[in-house]
Amino acid sequence: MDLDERKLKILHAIICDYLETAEPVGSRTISKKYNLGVSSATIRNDMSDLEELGFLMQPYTSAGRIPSDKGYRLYVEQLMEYPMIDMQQLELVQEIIVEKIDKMESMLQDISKLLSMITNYPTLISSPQIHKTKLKHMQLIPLDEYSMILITVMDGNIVRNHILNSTMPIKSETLIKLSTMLNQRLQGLTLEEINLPLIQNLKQQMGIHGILLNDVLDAIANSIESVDEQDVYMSGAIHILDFPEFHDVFKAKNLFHALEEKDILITILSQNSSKQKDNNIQITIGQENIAKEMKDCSVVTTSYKMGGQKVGTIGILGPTRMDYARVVSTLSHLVKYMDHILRNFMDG
Amino acid sequence: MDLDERKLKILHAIICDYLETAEPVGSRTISKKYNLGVSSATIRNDMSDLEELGFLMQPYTSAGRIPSDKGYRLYVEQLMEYPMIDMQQLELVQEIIVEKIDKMESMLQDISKLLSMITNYPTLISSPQIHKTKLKHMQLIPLDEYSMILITVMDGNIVRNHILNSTMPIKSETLIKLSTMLNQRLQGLTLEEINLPLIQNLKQQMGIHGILLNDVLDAIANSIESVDEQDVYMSGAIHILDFPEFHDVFKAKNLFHALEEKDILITILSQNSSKQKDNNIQITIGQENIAKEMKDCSVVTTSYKMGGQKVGTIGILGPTRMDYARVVSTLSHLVKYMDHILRNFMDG
DNA sequence: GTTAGCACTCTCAGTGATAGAGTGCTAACA
DNA sequence: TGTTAGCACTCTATCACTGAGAGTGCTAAC
Repeated sequence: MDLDERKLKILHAIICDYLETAEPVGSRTISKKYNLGVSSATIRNDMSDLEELGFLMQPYTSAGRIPSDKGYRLYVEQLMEYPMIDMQQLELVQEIIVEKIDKMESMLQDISKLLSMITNYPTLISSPQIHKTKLKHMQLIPLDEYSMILITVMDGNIVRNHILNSTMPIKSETLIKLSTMLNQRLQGLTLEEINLPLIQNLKQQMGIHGILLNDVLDAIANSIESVDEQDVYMSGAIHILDFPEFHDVFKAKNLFHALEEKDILITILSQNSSKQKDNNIQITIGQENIAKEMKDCSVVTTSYKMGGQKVGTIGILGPTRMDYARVVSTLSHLVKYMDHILRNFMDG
Repeated sequence: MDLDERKLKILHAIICDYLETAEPVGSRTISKKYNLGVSSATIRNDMSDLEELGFLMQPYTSAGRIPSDKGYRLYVEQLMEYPMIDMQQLELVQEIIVEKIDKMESMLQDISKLLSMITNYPTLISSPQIHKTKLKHMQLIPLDEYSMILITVMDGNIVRNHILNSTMPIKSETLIKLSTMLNQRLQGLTLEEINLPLIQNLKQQMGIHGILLNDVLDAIANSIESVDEQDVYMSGAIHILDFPEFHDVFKAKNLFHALEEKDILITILSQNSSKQKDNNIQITIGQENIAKEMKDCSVVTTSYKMGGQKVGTIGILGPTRMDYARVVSTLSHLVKYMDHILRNFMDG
């Protein structure tokens, strides 16, 4: 018993129908709606085979069939055809990026909102991991005698600020000198390269000044670490309630809860499914998900770039019955487009 | 027909029971569970009167009664008794504030999360309106020849940064001078006071420099306006699904949708209900809400202070059947506590 | 290998029938 | 005059039952 051409066609038809209707698909439906040139009885036999091979499931005796995770896997790898998508909506990304170029968080939030609006699925975006980004500028601004703000500007104009406290009073001229010195020593280094030993080294070289500024330098070391903390932005959780598979309030609540937990979101975005599609897009289906709350869901993920380097991940989440083809199309177009605009802005 | 002592007691009992069970309350339930010393028949007569007066409603003939908006209004104003609340959970606020003192947004998000966790209701917090806050420090940091970052520090150490662009190349020494000048002129003024005419005036006084820095000064004027943009943080929308009154997926979706719209959230927080309780807490019940999506909900709001001035609003949202007493207690304790901690931190 | 036909299975929607909760009214009582 | 017991009435929710419909698997014929 093998997967001949016709069985594949039948599987494809069943999946297409199920994606639309969310109802188990029967042999007669296939023979009527999809012109396969064979009778429903033949389709029935093939469906029985496909079930035995694990590509289909039957919710109860004498119901139609629904695709299994394995069925979807075959579908996304061999069968699905990418539809044309409406680029007009996607082009709004340009506006978002231009408008929010100096507010990375807000930009990512808006992109994830747009994406969930276009796809009607919940969308996740992780903030740029910038430990491989170079330091562009550092500046200390005095607040009062004992506290100051450390401004950190990274390549790609990612700006962070931290409030630092010192146990000793510090003159503003000292801060200016320290700023200059920090820039001389650290500019052009990546966050990975700016570590504790380097800061300790700096302290020693400064001699008496280093001791006076002990607190400040420690605080700076701390701040640099926290610059790289990862955030995840999620939008469109509400769409969960649109899927018939989550009309059970208990199920919906479970998933909602998961989507409010940052750790789970990070797990979802960072897991690697066995195979990766050529266009840099990964699909994780149902039980393949690590997070237990996601076992009935699928995720389509891809990475986005800044300065030529992959810095973050975008994921679109849905029931296993999600419209993979359209989501993959939308996502890959979006990322190409984003890459294009961001490159113009950041490096130019 | 007036509201004598017994009628009030019966209303109180009905509301208490309904808050617990979410089921229409019958006369026998009241006479059995609450010891009013009269028979169910008497209660029945009084309930009929209370319905005629508009404090109760009957979902259908020969069902029990449920409170009307007017009934709840009477309850929150005269009848409810504040319970003791668990201060231990509230004390986590201190940790949040200490940890996030230099990241206002993150702090407010965490507080709203905590509050929704404690109360099991969705929670809103508006970001500080800082147009009445004084400017503490301004600094321009060069990024490259044509662009720079404007750092704005307000009283209470609220920090904002904006990326500005100029059409002409600008030397970094010029920026330092400009920073000094801006500080001399603007420090200590509130955002309200720093308006376009003032900036124009500045340009003129600077003569040839003013023309060169035309772009920059315009950009600064723009930025100052946008510093005051209001944000609202919302947490715990998921709790909606816990309320039996939103077990209807369509209703739940409607409310969810509303909670994702910033404009609606601002409306919810800024509306004024007719009466304000003495402890600075406002309650808006059902139809009293302006936003149409909220007509089946109630909101308990209060304001929080920074530097002795009211700068933002916190709101807790629930079905009209919400546990007003506990929510009011929790909220008023939280705000007192926050005020205490924030005062120590910001002004000290 | 394919197909028509048929018996069988299971769900779903509709239909009474029934129990139960609650009311309103009346008449009796303190 | 206010309170109460009793009773008829109303409305809902639940359960069992039924028939229609969708779909399957098997068999026998092509």
